[in-house]
Amino acid sequence: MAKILVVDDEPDALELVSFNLKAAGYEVVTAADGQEAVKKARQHAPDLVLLDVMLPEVDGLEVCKLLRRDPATAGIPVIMLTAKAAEIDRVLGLELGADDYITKPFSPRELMLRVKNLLRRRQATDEKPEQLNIGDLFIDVPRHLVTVARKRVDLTATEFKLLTTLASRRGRVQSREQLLRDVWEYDNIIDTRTVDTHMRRLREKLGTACRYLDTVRGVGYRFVEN
Amino acid sequence: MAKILVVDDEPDALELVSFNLKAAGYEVVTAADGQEAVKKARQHAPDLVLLDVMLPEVDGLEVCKLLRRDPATAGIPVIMLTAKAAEIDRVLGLELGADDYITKPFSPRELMLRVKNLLRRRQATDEKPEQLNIGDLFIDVPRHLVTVARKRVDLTATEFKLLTTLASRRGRVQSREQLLRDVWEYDNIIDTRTVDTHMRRLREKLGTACRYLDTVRGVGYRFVEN
DNA sequence: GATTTTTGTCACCGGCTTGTAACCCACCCG
DNA sequence: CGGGTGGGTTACAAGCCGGTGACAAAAATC
Repeated sequence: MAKILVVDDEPDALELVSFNLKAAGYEVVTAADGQEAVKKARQHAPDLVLLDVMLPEVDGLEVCKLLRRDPATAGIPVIMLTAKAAEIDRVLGLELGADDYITKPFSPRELMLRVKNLLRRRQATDEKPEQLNIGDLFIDVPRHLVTVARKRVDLTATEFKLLTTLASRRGRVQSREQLLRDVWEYDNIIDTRTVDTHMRRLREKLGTACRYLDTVRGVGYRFVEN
Repeated sequence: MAKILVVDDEPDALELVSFNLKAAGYEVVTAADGQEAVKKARQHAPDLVLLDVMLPEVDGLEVCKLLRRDPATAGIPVIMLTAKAAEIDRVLGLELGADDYITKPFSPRELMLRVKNLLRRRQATDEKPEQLNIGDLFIDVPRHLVTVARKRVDLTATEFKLLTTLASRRGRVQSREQLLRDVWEYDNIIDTRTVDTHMRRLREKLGTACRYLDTVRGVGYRFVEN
């Protein structure tokens, strides 16, 4: 599970947050002041930092700036914990680059939601694989290239997008409406049966690899799980 | 618009809050004590609960716990109304799981702000459980997958929806009419006996897991509580 | 501007899904 | 005990759904 660095100078707050995070299965690293925070961020390379704004000496805003400056920690998402609503604007300013904030006092439920959200968001954005490899099917998105058993397959733009859309959501059934939205983009007035035709062409071109494409009757289409 | 359950034993307070919420376009359901609150929360499935801490017999904290315990209401955000600042910590504790609190006396403006905030936040992160796990029965909604004792079970679209509808309301009896509305969607002119046939098919396919499906004679069907 | 490719729509067909009716059994009532 | 109600079970026909081939419009290519 994800590793989270929690920074707060109040032991009670630190304890409360740590406890909740650990209960949810996260690995937790703590720091009580700004210098320690920066050091531990480098050391442990956490997936997320929860950062109190009010810290002795080097304050949270400064820590955030320092984290952004170092290439090793620049990519780590930061959630700021702040008591004053007025600080929010500065916190979220581009210069500082925090990803989210929570005003104190906050509920553990809320905290957990934000943490989960940000982690998922991050995962979704930077884990967009450029290449997909499923059995003898190989897809290279930027090159617009598909091969089955090392033999190249020529797909049209729509077919390619349909395939990658399904493949990137492997296992999950996609309704025709959803595919129309995502592949054809913004609600076209297109017959849902059109999807069928394209699936047919796709399957035909994929040859043996068409076994990866499931039809779920009454629901939609699905790329097989594994 | 969103539906809000307001719980307070003082008629004046109840009236004041209701009036403001209604004026803002929310649908309001009220309850005057803890037991009624829990009952109405189940019945009406509100989008938010405004819960006074001080209640006769079953108090607000207890109600909150009860709401969290029932899967049907566990996801509903709760705002606690409290007179004592000292209670705040407990209210927001993980055990209780309230999402926000307002100390009495509060201004209508403040109330509306909190409500709006919480609803928007929830909407953004809205997530109903994608997977249900009951004993050896496993249901994955986006994958449209059901397994019993790790063995895959093929269900048709209607059977799948019937099962998930029942399973997501575990313990509560669903009348045939209700199932027709929720599974078959908007009031079809369909014989209620049709539900029976589908239940039969579902049970047959589920094999041993059909023990989770109860018939409540004269009322309807129910997914067993635990 | 002609040709080729791509793309959306339609009609047809086979088969699975599904709604209904009929029958029967179990339980509840007097 | 016997009638009645409610639900389980079976059978079946209608209809819906998805695969398929054909085709024309649209777009791209030359």
